[in-house]
Amino acid sequence: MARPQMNSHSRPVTLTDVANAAGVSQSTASRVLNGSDRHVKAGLERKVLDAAARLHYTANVQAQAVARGTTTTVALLVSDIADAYFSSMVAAVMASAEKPGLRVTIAVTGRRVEREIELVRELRGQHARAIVLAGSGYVDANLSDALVRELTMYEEQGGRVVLVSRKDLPFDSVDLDNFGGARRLATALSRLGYQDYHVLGGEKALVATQDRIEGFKAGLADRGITLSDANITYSAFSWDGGFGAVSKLEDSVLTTRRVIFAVNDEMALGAIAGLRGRGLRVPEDIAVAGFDDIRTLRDIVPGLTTVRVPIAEVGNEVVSRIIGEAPPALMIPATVVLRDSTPRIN
Amino acid sequence: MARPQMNSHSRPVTLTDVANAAGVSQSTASRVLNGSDRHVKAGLERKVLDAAARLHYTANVQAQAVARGTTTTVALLVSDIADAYFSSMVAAVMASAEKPGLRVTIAVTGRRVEREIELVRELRGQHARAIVLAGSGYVDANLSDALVRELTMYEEQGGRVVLVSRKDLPFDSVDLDNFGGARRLATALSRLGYQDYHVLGGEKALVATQDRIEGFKAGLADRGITLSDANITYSAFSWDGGFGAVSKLEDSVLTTRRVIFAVNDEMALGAIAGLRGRGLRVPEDIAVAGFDDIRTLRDIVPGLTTVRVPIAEVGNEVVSRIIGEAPPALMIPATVVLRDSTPRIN
DNA sequence: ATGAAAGCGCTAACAA
DNA sequence: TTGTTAGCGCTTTCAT
Repeated sequence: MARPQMNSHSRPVTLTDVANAAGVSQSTASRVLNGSDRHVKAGLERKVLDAAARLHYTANVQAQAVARGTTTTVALLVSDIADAYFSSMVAAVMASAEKPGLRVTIAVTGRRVEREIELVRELRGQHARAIVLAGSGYVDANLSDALVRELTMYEEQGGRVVLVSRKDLPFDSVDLDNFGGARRLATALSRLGYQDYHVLGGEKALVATQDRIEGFKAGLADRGITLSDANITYSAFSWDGGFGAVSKLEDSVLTTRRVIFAVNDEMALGAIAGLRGRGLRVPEDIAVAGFDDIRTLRDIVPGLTTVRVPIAEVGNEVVSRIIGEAPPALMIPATVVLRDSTPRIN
Repeated sequence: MARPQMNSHSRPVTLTDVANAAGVSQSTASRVLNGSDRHVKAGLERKVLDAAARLHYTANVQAQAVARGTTTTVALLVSDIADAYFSSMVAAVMASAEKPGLRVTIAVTGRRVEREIELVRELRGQHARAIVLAGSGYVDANLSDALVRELTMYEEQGGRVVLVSRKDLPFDSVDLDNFGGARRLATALSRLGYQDYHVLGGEKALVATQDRIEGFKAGLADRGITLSDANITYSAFSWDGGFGAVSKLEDSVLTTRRVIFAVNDEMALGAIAGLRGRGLRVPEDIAVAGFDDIRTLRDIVPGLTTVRVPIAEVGNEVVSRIIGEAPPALMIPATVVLRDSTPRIN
């Protein structure tokens, strides 16, 4: 279908227009339309409301922001929006943000710290009410420092910073129990009879990777099992990473290991695809477990054993940390979910 | 980790601060920092740049927007961000928008037209450079009218409107060949030997649903097969919709039909889960096909037959319609992808 | 090439 | 209660 007749552009209706049309001052119009300490008499109020409706007035949010000096926008920085974990995180935060009237805008970092820094600078200029950093989280000291500097300046300007699943930076955070979850997973797998493990880590510098691996090791240690570094391989924290890692594994590894723990579900799914590509059956030939319990898993056969992170709760906690007061750091528990990808073998 | 010492808030650094520090006028500072028709001598330029760096200046985007009267923001309206189809669409549009320096903000409509209207109003006040409506698209005339009115006003203000996969409204659009894709799918299935079909539609009022069903019917008709209305059921355009629809199907339907076509992949996946819940095997007992070729499918066994929509291309086309001139309407082809969920049976 | 000054749309003292 | 008057931070004529 073609577009409608292209009228020459008309100037947007402003508050002044409404005020004039209603025969009142701009301030009065402002008070009834947007203001909070409204003490406008019913008669004028009606006039203003009518005029606004008649002219189809909408407030210019940018101008309001400039005048007020504050925004209602919270920025959510994620690594990759097409990733199931992050997209449901976005959904969760957006849902929780609706009640208190917060607008959330998404920015994608592509897992690059420099991009994160760049974005924070930009958002500082945007006077965003809060910046939520989800994902990434690198242990690289240099880059972290620059990021911390930028975030600190932002906070000094009155912005609020909330970290999700990364306690590497000195700001309020909503943490997932990466260590504990992985630890309990290891214990559970061991109880199912598994002895020989291989771990697929994400980028080595990623905090989540480290915590999950450490937790997993600890859980195995509890059961008297030692995980040697030779049985840990690192690749990208993504489907492709998992796929690639498995594809590169020696045959000898695949034949001696009985179960693979990938530090997140996306990697686990990639790994499964890679294993199948090599002619291995899951779980008959080799078992697989992941972490996160992303929504995609409901469609996977066999069901993937994983560690569930209550993402909706994360959304709530993030928002409550933005608006009101909430303890600066919170740890959200993660629970093991055993499914068919790791059957009992003893 | 606790937060850093909570310094009392400091006023953000403004352009005036930079100008003063550099000993130049605000206009000069503006010219070197943001302006375009820059004719500033190297000496002063250096001073300004230095001052800006030293003070960590970042432009206040809102103020710029107010002063300029335009934004660089494009708003993308999707039904549900946690949905794989929409989240990859978001990723695609964001990727394409980066080059021309467009910022994209996401808004979720929850598949409610009233919400769409509300959002468009809001965005009109935001002076967004463009509004992209992806998803939804209802054939309800009343609501559509209100939406069209709002969008038209927005366009008259100089905003750009781009529709994705819905030619129901009189604006520029990037269309997917829903009809043709479904038609070719029907033909392909028929060639594989299928005779008895059941179709799972999304909300009846959804344009995509209608086109895909019509196309599918047409494809069957080409092969001399008639699809009766009794063999079409409607439910939500989502996983839950597909699951629920299949769960409610009579046993008799399930035993006489040999293949189910769900109008999108999410529904198809939900349907498969529902079928399995009823003890049916896919594809041995009943075959299933979807539409979209969402990323999730790479992890599904058996592979789901579907119609692929080149989503990255959609992103490019949307953006080129926003920035430059491009034909007002474009139809992006969709291609049938046959996989194991619909094996040959003749 | 640079600066002064007006203005973008709105809010928020401050008077009245 | 309402209107007047400054700003908010930035861009952009218009002089110089």
